[in-house]
Amino acid sequence: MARVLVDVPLAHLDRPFDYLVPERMAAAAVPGCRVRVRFAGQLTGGFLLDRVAVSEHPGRLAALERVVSPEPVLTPEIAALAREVADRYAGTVADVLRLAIPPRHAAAEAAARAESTPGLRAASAPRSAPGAPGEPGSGPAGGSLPPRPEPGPWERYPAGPAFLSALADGRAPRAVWTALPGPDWPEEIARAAAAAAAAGPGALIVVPDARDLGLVDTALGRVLGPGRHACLAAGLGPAERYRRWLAVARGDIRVVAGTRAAMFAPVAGLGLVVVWDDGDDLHAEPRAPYPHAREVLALRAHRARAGALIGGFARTAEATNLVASGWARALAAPRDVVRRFAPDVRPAGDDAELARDEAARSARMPSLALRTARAALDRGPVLVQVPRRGYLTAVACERCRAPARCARCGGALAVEAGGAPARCRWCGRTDPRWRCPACGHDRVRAVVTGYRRTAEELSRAFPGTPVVVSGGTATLGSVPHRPALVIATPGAEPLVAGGYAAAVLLDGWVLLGRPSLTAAQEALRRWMNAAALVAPGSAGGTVILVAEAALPVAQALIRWDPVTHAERELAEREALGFPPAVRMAAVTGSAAAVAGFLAETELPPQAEVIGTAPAGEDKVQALIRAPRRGGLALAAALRQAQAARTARKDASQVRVRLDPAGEI
DNA sequence: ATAATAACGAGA
DNA sequence: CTCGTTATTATC
Repeated sequence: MARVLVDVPLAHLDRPFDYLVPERMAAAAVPGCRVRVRFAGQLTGGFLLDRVAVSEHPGRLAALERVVSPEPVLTPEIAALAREVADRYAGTVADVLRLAIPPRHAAAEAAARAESTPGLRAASAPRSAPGAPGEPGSGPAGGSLPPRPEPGPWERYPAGPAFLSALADGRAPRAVWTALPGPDWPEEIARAAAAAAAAGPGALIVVPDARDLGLVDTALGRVLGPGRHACLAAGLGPAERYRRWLAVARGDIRVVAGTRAAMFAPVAGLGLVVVWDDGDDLHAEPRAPYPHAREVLALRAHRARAGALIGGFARTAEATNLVASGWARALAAPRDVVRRFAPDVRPAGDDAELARDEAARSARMPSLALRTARAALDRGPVLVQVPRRGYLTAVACERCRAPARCARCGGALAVEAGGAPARCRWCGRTDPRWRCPACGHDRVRAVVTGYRRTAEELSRAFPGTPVVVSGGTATLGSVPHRPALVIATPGAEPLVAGGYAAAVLLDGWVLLGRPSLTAAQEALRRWMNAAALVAPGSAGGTVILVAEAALPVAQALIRWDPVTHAERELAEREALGFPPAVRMAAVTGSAAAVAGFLAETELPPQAEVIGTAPAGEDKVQALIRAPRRGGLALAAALRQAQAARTARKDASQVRVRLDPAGEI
């Protein structure tokens, strides 16, 4: 007999089912393999969890229809992890496995079978049971492991070398890392992975996007040597994707880097997990049960007793909470070292000066920014960070089409999508009594602005300087180190060897004005990620921030102190009762469906429905709060309510998300 | 989807 | 009371 996880989306069927194993399938039906079974009359896919001698099921058992392949794609660690993630996020194991195990590619599997010779696989260390701590210096015999790496750039952090040697000794250190600005972070991640690999175990690195993955890939190749690591990324194509994933599942490759989906990669003998830039919302999986890479990797580090390295240039409240709870230690450089590597950050300056500068007005850029950029262009490229296309629309006089400007400081007025009153792009002020200075009309209309328009305006202000644009689908990976204006949206900033000579961060209020709990944290993260690409202040690197300088978030950038800002943020959320200080759940659906769902949910003690608010097209969202300790009980209650719904074939859609990032 | 089971109602 | 039909429910 065999226990099978059947791929059905129904919450009340989220458990294994027993099947008979026909004699002719006995050899192929190994734990972890894919099977086809008849389930409620239909042929469905599933994973064979394990073989059992007796069944609890009182009725008659059906037999397996087919063993799809004897390849054990569902390892015990991933099966247990999927259960844990499903419990954590009020989802089903089947949903998690859809995220965790890539679609089978028969040709890739056959090719991999021939390639992965028995001799090679025997030489790699046996898969240790989850939780088995590696003994110091233990590992596969044969001396094929890389030597313990030098700390290299980790020397810049007081605790850096100790962190690496703890990894190399298999002591599973956990750190929340505030990376120094500059280009060294991929090297630091690679050295941490190498240190873990020196102790025998594997390492798993998750980064937000393909650009960062490319950097980590290169660094891993340099530190580990060829053929010792694999990259798992979306957009590889089904065959290549499955081929690499299989090499990992078979234990042939033990150091894995990838984007979000790689958080479930079945790395053998996990000794280190790394999450880079954990505040990036790309780390949040948009498909049910909406797991977050930081949370999943923290769970895995805990399960496998592996080391953990979670960080970026900025610091999230969530990572800060990991430090506050004692789960991880802070890993950061002292102030004098930070000052050596950070660029000079200055606020854009006084309004009065801006209004007089005609060139600044035509470039829609404050005059200090303009002067800084002009001076810096002698030394190299200058980065201009502007909010995402479509985010912001400039406005003009409805009658005479003259561009609308702020009466106070002369900055261009603009509106966000959504119909809020126009605001100044420099000082963020609204002006309800605005009148066109040219014709006296008092109404404005939107004018289309995009990259091209911004690029044109900047070209005029910087005659003879090349202007390049990066954002959206047309993202540049890097630009050469020569004078140019580089206009980019947050997250799409091209890299440049030696760093930008300067950067201008425009439209700060747009990021800060977002109606989100995480607006300030997210603004700081985006600013720091751009500013980290600029040369150090000692080499003339300067960043001009166009935002209200008195705001704590602006001060955090100016002083390059993400930790204090994140600690303050966490304290505020504790006071307000928001994540990560508490566990939050969002229940979304039609008003009737959500009300019915809440009515039949037996919330655990201390959990409370905060309220229900409209959420888009005839939908509402209810928010439920519970103490962190009660998070699992809350998820279990919500899961049970979902199970009751699916059991009675309720057609209405209700979506349950735990800790919905950035949406509250 | 489908099969087992419960519920129901008409005719003996 | 029994048989045939229809709703319900569980899904190995």
